[in-house]
Amino acid sequence: MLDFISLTTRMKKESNITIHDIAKALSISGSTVSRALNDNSRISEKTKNAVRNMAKKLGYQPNALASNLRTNCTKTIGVIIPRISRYFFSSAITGIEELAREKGYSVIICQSNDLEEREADCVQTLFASRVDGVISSIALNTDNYDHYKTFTNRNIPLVFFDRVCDELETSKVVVDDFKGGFIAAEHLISKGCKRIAHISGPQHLNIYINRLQGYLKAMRKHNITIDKEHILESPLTRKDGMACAKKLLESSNPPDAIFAANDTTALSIILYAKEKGIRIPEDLAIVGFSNEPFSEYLSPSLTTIEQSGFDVGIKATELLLDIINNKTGNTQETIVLPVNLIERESSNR
Amino acid sequence: MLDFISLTTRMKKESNITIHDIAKALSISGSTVSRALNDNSRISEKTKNAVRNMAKKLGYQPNALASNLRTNCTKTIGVIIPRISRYFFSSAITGIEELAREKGYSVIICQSNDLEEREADCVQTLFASRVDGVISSIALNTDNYDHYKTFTNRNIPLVFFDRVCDELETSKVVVDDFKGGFIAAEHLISKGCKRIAHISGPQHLNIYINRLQGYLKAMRKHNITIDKEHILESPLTRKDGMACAKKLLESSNPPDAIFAANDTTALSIILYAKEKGIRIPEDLAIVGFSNEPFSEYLSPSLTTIEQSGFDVGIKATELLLDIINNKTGNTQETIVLPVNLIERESSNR
DNA sequence: TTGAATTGTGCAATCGATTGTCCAATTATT
DNA sequence: AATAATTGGACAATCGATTGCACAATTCAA
Repeated sequence: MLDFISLTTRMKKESNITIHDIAKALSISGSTVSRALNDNSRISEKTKNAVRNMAKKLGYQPNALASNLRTNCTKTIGVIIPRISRYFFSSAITGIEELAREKGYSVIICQSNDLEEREADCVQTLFASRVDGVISSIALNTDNYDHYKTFTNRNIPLVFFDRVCDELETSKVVVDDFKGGFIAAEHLISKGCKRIAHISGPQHLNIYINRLQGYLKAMRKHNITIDKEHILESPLTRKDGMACAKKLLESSNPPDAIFAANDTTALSIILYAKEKGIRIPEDLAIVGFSNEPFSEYLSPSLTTIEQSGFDVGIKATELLLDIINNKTGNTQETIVLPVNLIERESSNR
Repeated sequence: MLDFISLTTRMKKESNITIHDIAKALSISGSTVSRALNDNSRISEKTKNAVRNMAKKLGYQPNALASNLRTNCTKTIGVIIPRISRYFFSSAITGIEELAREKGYSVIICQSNDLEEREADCVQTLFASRVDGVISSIALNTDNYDHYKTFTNRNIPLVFFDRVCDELETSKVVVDDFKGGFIAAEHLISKGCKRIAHISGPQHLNIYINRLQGYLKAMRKHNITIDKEHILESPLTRKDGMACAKKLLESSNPPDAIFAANDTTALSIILYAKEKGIRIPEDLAIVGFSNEPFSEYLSPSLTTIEQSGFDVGIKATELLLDIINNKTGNTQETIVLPVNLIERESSNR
C-alpha cells in the first residue's frame, strides 16, 4: 500500500514539471529556461544545453495552455464540415491534418450535419477554443452567413472549400465543377446520346450551379436542344434520386442519358432502371459526380467525375497557413483544382 | 481610410472583452463577474442579471485558454484512430462528437495512419493539448504500447475501442467479434456449405483473433472438420485479398464458402471469382465483416456482419466521460456491443 | 586604463479566469 | 438594543509560460 501511495505521489509530481522546476534544479531563472527552450539567441549554448538536458531528465512537457494564453495563439486550426462520414470530406480532413501536423498545428473538427444552426454552434465552439484559423465547407441548408462574422470581424483567417460562399470575402478552394459538368455532358454526347437529362442540386450552392452551367455549355456547344423537363433540381439523397429517376424515365420524352450531380443520385437511377428493366448503358447512359468509394463496384460500374478531397484539403490548409503567417497580404485567392472523367460501364456504349 | 482605421480599431477591441471590462463597466470586481457568470450561489440574482446583460451588450466571449489554465481542465477529449476515411471510424467519430458536444466537450482528432510511430506522435500532440481524456483505436502495426503510458502514468482517462490492448488496464468498447465470427460461419453451414474457409487478419489484434475463434467454435459445434489450408492470415487489403482468393480457389481442395474477416477481402474474392467464372453463391458462398458502404451494391451484394461504429463511439464516450467526472471508480469496464448478420445475395443459396 | 559596446541573465508584469480568505452590510436571534 | 449569523462582494494569489526592461559581466576600442 505504501508503495502504491508513493507511486501515485511520484506520478502526480511527474505530471507537473514546469519551467520553474527546471530553473530551480539549475539555479537559474524561469525566464532563462523559457528562452533556452525557445532557442533564443540571447542565451548561451552552454546554458541552452544544460536546460535541455535537465528538461529531458525531469520529463518536462510544456503546458500549451499557459503558452497559448500568453502568446494568444494556439497553433490549432478549426475545421467545419457537413459530415465526416462522407468520403469526400473525410479525405479532405486527411489532407488538412496531414499538412497541419507537418507544420506543427493541431486540428479541431466540427460537424454541422448540414444544419445551419449546428454550423453556428461550430463557429462558437471553434471561436471559444481560440483557433488560429478556420477551414469550412458550408452546410446544405445554410443561407445566412452572419455567424461567420465571428471570425471575419476579428480577423481570424477563414478559408472555404468545396461549398463556398460568395457573400463572404475570403480565400476559397474549389474543384472545377464547371469543367466537370462540361466533360460529363460532352462525354455522353460523344457516346451518341441525344436526350441528355441533368439532375442538379440545391441552386444556392455554387458547386451545383457550376455543374449545371458546364452541362449547359456542352449542350450548346454541340447544338443539342434541351427539353426543359430534362433538368431537375433535387436535394440529391437516395430517396430523392429515386423520385427523379421515376419522373424522368416515365415521362413522355424519356432521356437516353442522365448526368447526375452526385453519385448517390446516379446510384438511385441505376437501381430504378434495373427494377424497370431499362438496360444500362444501352437504353440509358449514366454519369455521376464525385467518384464515391462504392461507384467502382456498382453493376454496371459508374462513370463519374473524380475530385480529390485530399488535394482540396491540402490546398485549403496551405492557403490558411499562409494567411495565418501573413505570407499573403489581404489577397483573396480562389484556387480551382482539376477534375477528371473516369469512364466505366454505365456509359460505355 | 479613417473609417477603415477606426473600424479595425473597434474590431480589435471587440475581440478582447474580458471579465474585467465587464467589471469596470459595472464598477464591481472581476471575481464577482466571474462568479456571476458561473452562476455561483454567493452572488445575488440582481448582480447576476446585471453582469449577464452587460456581458451580452459588450459581446463578451470567455477565453477558454485562461479558464483552462486555471482549472487545469480543457473540456476537450482526444481521439486517436487509424484512418478517418474508413467508414467504421468516421462513424465512430460521429458518435463521439455527437455525445461530446452535447456534454460540452470538444474533440481533437488524430490519425495514426496505422503506424506505431505516428500513433506515438498523436499521443504527444494530445498530451500537449492537455486533453481531459482520450479515446483510441490501435494502429495495425503497433506492438509496443509504452507511449500510452504518457496518459496512464498521469491518470489521464483512456478508453480503447474496437482495436483494444489487453496489456493496458483501461476500459474498452468492442463489438462482439466472437459472436460475429460464429454467426457468419453458422450461417454458411446452414446454407449447406461443407468446406468453409476463413481469411483472418493480423493475429496480434484481438478483433481478428475473436472472429477466428467464433468461426472455429461454429465449425466444432457442427462437427465440421477444417482443412488447415483453409485458414489464412492476411493484412486484409484489396491486393492481399486477391492473393488469398487465388491460393484458396486454386488449391486441390477448394472451399465452397469463404468467411472473410473484412468486406474488402470479400470484395477481392468476388472480383477474383467473377474473373475465373466461379459462380457466387452457387459454387462459392461468401460472407464478409463490417458492412462497408459499398457492400450493399456489389454484384452479387455481400452478406456481411454489421457493426455500428456510431454506437461504439457513443459508448466509448459515455465511458470516458464517466471516468473523467469520476462517476465510476477505478473499475475497468469492457463493453461488448452486439453485431448482426445481414443476409444478401453472396450467400443466398 | 577608462568608457563604450556586447553578451548573458534576472526581475517582474502579463495573458484572463478562478478561488480561498477576509470584510462590510444586512438580517435574525434573544 | 446588542450580539450572532448570514449574505454579497472585494482582494490578491494563482495557473505556467512569455517578454520588455534593467543590469552585471565581459569584451572591445581608443
